[in-house]
Amino acid sequence: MFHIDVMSRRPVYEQLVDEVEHYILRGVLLPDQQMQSVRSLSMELAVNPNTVQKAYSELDRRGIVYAVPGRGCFISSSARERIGERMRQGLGNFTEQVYELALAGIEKETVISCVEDAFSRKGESNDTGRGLDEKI
Amino acid sequence: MFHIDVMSRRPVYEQLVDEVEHYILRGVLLPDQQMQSVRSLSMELAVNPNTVQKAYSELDRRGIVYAVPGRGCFISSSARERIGERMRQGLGNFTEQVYELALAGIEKETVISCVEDAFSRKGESNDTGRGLDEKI
DNA sequence: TAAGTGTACTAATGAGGATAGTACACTTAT
DNA sequence: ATAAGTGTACTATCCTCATTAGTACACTTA
Repeated sequence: MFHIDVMSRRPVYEQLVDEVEHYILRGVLLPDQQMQSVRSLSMELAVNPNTVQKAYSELDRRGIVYAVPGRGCFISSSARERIGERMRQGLGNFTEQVYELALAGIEKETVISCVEDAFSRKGESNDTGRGLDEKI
Repeated sequence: MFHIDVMSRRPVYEQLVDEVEHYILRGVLLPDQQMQSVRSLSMELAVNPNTVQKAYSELDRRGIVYAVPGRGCFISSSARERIGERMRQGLGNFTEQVYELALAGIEKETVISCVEDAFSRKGESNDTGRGLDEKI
């Protein structure tokens, strides 16, 4: 399920954190759903249990999963909100990034169309990712 | 002049590459302008000459500077274009990033206003960064 | 009772960034 | 011609940090 590149310069445990958030945003991992155990996921990814544990504890620290000793690790009900909060805090960097695009001569219309594409893709998607407070 | 954080997990030579591009985009480093020598910059940054050399050769490989053995290292006349090309190639990742913002519940208007802010900052700036083919 | 869970350690390994030092060919100013 | 400064190349070493390996404990569930 998760796509990890052990050859990447990016640490495996960070890649795993991103992957989990990725699937949460796309509605593949749902609130209160149990995740694979540390040991089984480490087997599946051909990676050391400590590496998976490091990713899980980071996700727990972020409030994206909650770990119950003896039972397992579960997706937090507010996982999507937590991810959203984190991204809102990163909007400053995002703006800075767009500023660099502007300075480099990328046209404003080009950037806008990227945004349009992204949000239209969201509209087309048939995932479980609803707007947090829409009627089910 | 350059701002380097030796404690960062990001390699110093990569930070230096980014810094040079940063100042080129902002018109501080101008085409055909001579850069500091490898040895003097390594002194100024309190860093090993090999580290600066690594950054310079990467910038040379990208066509952003050109190195003349025995004379020095100079900003390429097409530096800004080269940076722009590189950023255009990264627009796919940019769109993907915006898609994640969308999935996380960030409103489209919020993202758009970030773009507006960035491009208005460009308009307000009084740097030498003109549009590449505007009349001087 | 047994298997499975998260969690916490310590020790060892390995890759890659950074340092230290030297050397060579070139250009420029004196 | 000389000296100083330039980019470039090379080897050896150090050090940080991600990763592995192995063990152990407390807990839950069938």
